[in-house]
Amino acid sequence: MKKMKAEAERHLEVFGEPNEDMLFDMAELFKVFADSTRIRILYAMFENEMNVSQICDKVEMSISAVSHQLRLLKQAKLVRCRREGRKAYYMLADDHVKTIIGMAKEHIEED
Amino acid sequence: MKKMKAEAERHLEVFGEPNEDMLFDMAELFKVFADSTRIRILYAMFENEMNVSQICDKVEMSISAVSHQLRLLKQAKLVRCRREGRKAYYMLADDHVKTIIGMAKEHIEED
DNA sequence: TTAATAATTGAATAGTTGCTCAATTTTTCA
DNA sequence: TGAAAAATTGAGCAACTATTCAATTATTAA
Repeated sequence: MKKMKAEAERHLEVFGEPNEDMLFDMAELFKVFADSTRIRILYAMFENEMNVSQICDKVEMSISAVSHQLRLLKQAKLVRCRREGRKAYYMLADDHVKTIIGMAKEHIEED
Repeated sequence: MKKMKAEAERHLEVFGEPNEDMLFDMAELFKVFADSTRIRILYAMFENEMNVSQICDKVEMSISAVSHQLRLLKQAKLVRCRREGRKAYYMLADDHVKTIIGMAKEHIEED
């Protein structure tokens, strides 16, 4: 009984209910993932960094549309960008991107 | 060199670029997480199953609003529901919910 | 059956978002 | 300098979404 309670409390520590700000930030983060265009853009960077034109070719969208989405992805710190001459190379910011996308894919696949 | 290529391919196998349907489904799944109300509703069920009124009390929203959101969560198979008399008890469908939310929380916290 | 409780559903509205188009910035090269 | 390439930015429109309100269904108790 006591053991169960301690277990529950440890669990609560890891997954404790976040405050309003955190909930808002989490929703904002998921909004960035909540568009198939942006997911395709992220996948374009899974293996190598890519400049904007390369991404456009891969996802078959206009430069403007891709650039707008890249701005959102950068704001969410899901990608970062390196400039080389007049080209801007984008890459994934960290491993969370792949992990979160991987979890979603798993959830969908196991049905 | 060969080793690197094999490594890259194995990686590609796990995180291979999904087709349009999968991308669409992934975006749809993230849309369900992309609302702080729904995240709060999910957190309400983190420890125990809850009926609709209990969830309403916890998240301080109308029964109608909560019921609408529960329908979306159920469609996305993030929650499932058990009926007992005139009450409907909702619970998390599987561990992906906690994992995906946990990853998002981590991403936000490490800044 | 009737009344009450629990929850679901449909319609309407206010707010949000993704794309296009046009204009602009930044950098390179002739 | 001027022109071209690469990318960013702002405005506007069409499509989508979260909530509210009202009506409805389902179950229990009197």
